[in-house]
Amino acid sequence: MHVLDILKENKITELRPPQKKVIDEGLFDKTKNFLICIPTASGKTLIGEMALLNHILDENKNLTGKKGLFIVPLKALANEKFDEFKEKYEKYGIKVGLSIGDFDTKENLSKFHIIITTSEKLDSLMRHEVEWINDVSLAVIDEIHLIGDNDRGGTLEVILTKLKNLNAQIVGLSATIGNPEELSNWLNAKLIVDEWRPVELKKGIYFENELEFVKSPAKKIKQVSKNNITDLIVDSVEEKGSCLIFCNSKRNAVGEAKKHNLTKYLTRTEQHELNKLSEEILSILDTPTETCKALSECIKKGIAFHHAGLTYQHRKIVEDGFRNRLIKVICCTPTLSAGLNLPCRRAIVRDIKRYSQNGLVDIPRMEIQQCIGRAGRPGLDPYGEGIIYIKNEKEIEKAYEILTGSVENIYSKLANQKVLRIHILGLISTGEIKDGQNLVNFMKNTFYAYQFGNIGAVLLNVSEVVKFLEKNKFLETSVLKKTENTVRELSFDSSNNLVLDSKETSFDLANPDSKVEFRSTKLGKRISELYIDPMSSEIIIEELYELKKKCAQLDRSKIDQSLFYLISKTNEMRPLLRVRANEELDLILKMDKMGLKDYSAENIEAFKNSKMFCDWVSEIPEEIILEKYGVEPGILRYKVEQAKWMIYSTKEIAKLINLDSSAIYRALMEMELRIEYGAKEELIELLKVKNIGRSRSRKLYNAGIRSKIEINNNPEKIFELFGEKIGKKILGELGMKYGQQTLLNFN
DNA sequence: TTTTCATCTATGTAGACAGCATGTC
DNA sequence: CTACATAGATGAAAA
Repeated sequence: MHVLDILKENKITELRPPQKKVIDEGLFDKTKNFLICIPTASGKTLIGEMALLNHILDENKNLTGKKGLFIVPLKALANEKFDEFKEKYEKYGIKVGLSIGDFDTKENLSKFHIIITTSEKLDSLMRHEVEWINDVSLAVIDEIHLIGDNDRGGTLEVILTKLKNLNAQIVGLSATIGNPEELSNWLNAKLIVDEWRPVELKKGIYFENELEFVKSPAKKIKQVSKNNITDLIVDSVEEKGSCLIFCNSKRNAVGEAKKHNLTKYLTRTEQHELNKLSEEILSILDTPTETCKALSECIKKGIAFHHAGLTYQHRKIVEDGFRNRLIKVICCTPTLSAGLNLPCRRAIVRDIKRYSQNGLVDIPRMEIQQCIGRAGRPGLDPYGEGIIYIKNEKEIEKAYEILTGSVENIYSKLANQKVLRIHILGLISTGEIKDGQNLVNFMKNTFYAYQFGNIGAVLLNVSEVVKFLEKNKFLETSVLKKTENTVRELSFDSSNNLVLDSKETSFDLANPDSKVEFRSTKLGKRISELYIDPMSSEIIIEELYELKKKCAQLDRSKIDQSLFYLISKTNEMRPLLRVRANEELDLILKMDKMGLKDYSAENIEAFKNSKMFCDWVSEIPEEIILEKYGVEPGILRYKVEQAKWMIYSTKEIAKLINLDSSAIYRALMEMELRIEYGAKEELIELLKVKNIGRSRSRKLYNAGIRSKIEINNNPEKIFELFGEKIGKKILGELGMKYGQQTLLNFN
C-alpha cells in the first residue's frame, strides 16, 4: 500500500491500534466517510494524513490531481500543520498550501494538493466562488465536535453541508462527545470510537494533600508548604514531571502562578536558562507592562502563566520553555486546553466553574476532559495524571461524576439568527440558492434539520432572516417565476440615500407551492464577501448616513472618533471592553460632548472601545493605553486586528452606498493604514515603506525625514537613527519597492 | 512596635474566526 | 443581573 510506504519513509513503521482500526474499517475507500472519536495525542492527525495521501497520490506515488482540505479550528494550529506537512510531504511533489485570515500562500490555491485552512476561511473562499473547489475530493476536519460551539459551530455546519453536497470524502476527527452516532449518521459516516492512549491516564481528585484516583490506589502528597497546590506541583517536579494548571480566569491564572516558587528544585543550569527567558520576556515590548513583569518574575521561579492577554511572542516563549522542560508549571486559561500540542505529566483542573453571561456556570465536561487529557508525555512519562482540584469536601462527588460520567451531547447551533443571517446571504449571493425550494433543500441537509427532525421551526426562523435581508436591500425576492442571474443594482433617492423597501414580499417557505426567488444585490454580495454580519452592515449603513448629515460641522478628529464609535457598535467588535463603575460618569460626559445621547450600557462600552482606538491612532504609547483602558498587550493586538477588518469593511460599504467622494470616505481610507500601525496621518507615507512601523516612522518624522524621497536622500541620518543593520533594510526596501536604483553602496 | 492572623468588603469575571495584499518591534 | 473567588483593607491578637 503506497500510503503506508510513505509513512515508513517518514519513519513511521508501526501504526497505533486506533489507526489500524480505521484502515481496517475502510479509510482508503475514497467514498467512505468517517467520524473518529479518539483521545488527543493518540494519533488523530496521522489518520487525516493517511487519508490525504490516499487521495493525492496513486499506487505509483504519482499525483492524481485531486485536492484534500485539512480544516482546523485555530490559526496557530494551521501554521503548525502547514510546517509539518511541508516538511514531510513536499518531497513527493505534493504542494501544501495555507489559507487563513492573516495569510495566503502566494500562488493561486488551485496549484496546491493539500490546503490547510480554518472553517471560516474555507467558507469565505467558497463565497468567492473559487473554481478549484470542485477538485476537492477529501476534507479532513480536525475537532469536528466544534460544530456544537455557540459562536463558530454554525459556520462549520454550513461548510460541512456544502462538502457533503460536493461528494467529497469526509473524515471528521473529534474529541469524545455524548452523541457521536447522531453526528456520524448525519455525516453518513462510519463511526470509530476508541479510548486507546499512547500513555496511560490516571484520573484523580485532589483534596487536602490526598490524591485519590478513580482506578488506582490513593496517594498521600507530602506537605512541603502551606499551599495544597504547591505540594502537588512540588511532588511532580521532584519526579521530573511537569504540570499544567487550568484556571477559570486570566487573573486567577496569574495569581496562581505567583503563589509558587520552584527555585529550590531547579538545577543551576536551569536557573541560568530561566533567567535568560525571563529577560527575553521583558524585551518583547518597548516598555514592559505589568503583565510582562509578572510573567518575567514567575519564569525565574520555574513557573509561568499563559492566557490571551499575552502577545504571540510571550506565548511562544512560554510554550517552548515548557516543551524544553525548563518551565515546570504553566497556570493557564483554556488557551491551552485544546489544539496546541503541549502535553505534561500532571494536568490539574483548578476550577470547575466559570463566569459566563448567565453567571457562574459549570465548565462543560468535554472541556475538562480535554484539559485532563493533556496529561502524559509520550516517551517521557510512564503515565499521566489528570486531576481535579477541589477546595471543599462537598465537591468530591461532583468531581467524581465529571471524571467518570459521560460528556455532553453536541447540538447544532444553526438556529441562531446571527449565524443564519450571514450564511443565507452567502448562499444566495453565490447563486447556490436561487429559490425557496433550494433553500428548503439546503436546510433539510443540515445537521440542524437532521437532529431536530422537524424542519418547520427552522424554516420560520429562516423566513425571518430572509425578510431582514430583503428589508435592508441585501437581497431581493420575487414570487414571479422568471430567473435573473444578474446582480441587482441598488436604488438611491435624490439625496443619494439608499432606498429601503418598506413592503415585504410574502412567501411561505414551508409551503412547497409557494414559489419565491432570491437575488442578492451588489451590496449583499459584497457584504457576504466581506464576511460581516448583515446586521452589522445595517448598523454601519445607518450610522454612515447619520454621520454624513452632520459631517460638515465636524472636524477631522471628530469624524475619526465617530467612525471608531460606529464600528464599535457592530457584532464583530464584541466582546467590548468592560466599563468600570468609576469610569462610567467620565465616559458619559465625553459622549455628551460628542452629541451622543443614548447612554445604554452597550453604547458606553462601545464608546470606551472607540476612545481606545482614537488613542491608538494618536500614537499614545502602548503602555499608557494598556493602563488607561485596563487591557493587556494580547487583547490590544486582537482588538486592533478586529478594528482593521471592520474599518476596511466600512470603507467598502461606503463605496457601495455612494459615499465614495465624501470626507467620510477619505477618512476611512487613511484610517485603514493608521489603525494597523497606530499612527497619525502625517506618518502614513512613511508607514508604507517596509520595515517602518509605529515607532520608526515617528522617529523619522521628528528627525525631519517625512517622505520616501527624503529617506533615500539622507542615508547617513537613517543609519544614525537606526544603526546599520536596520538602516540597510529600510533603504534597500525603498529601492526595490519603488523600482528605483538603490543609489548607495554599503561596504 | 512589629508581625501574623482572622474577618470583612469591594471588585471583577475564557477564547479568538473573518477582508485584502504583503512583511512590525 | 447571575454567584462566587480573590485581593486588599481593617482590626485584633501574638511576638
